[in-house]
Amino acid sequence: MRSEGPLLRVYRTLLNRFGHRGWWPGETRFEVMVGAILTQNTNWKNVEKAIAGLKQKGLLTPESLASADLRTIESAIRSSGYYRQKAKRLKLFAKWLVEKYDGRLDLLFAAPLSELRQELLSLNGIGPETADSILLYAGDKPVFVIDAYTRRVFGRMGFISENASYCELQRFFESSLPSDVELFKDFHAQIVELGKTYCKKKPLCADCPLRRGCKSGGALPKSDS
DNA sequence: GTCCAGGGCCTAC
DNA sequence: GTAGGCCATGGA
Repeated sequence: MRSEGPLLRVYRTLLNRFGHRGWWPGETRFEVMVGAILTQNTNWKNVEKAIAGLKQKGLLTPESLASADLRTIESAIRSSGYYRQKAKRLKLFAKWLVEKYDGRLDLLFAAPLSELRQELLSLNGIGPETADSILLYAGDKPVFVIDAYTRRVFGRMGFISENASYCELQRFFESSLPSDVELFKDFHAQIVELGKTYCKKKPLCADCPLRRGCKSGGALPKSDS
């Protein structure tokens, strides 16, 4: 039997509890990318409505979104919150995709990973989490996505400092785990599921699968590392 | 009525 | 370089 690192043990525990999550929801890669922008600081339920709104208006292709009227996009995505800035971001992103890559995602994701990430980060409205969500879930690139739940869950468990930088956290995960796209996808999905169910700002630790070994859960003494 | 959600940008210090 | 304000809807 092969010994596993602590992070993989956490993953197995979550997998046992929640099963494979089958993330990211989305019928096409472009829809996944759009969802990554729409979900910024927003409940996914509201994003689903916004995506349905875009779909209903025929705006879920790079070309149609790039040429759409800003007001039309705004009205389609209103439910996702911050709808004015998100409409601008979506249109800008789609225009960039059309102008630079002819709207072709195969060309986009053929670019070298580090260059592609830098390029995404240079776009207005795409920060590290959004860029990495796009790379991992739409592009099948081995980058680990750090979000508020990741920070909260592993901070409370004592793995990391909750105020470590995005870059530091990402290095921690990527250097502690095998570089496996499917693992990265499902692990992040498991973390979000745990976060939504148990590890909110006000934690609901009673039935949390990670409560043993978590500072908030308190069943085990915290390890000083 | 209050809190929170699968962030990111901009400004002031 | 970093803390704080701002963007906004909808469900619990």
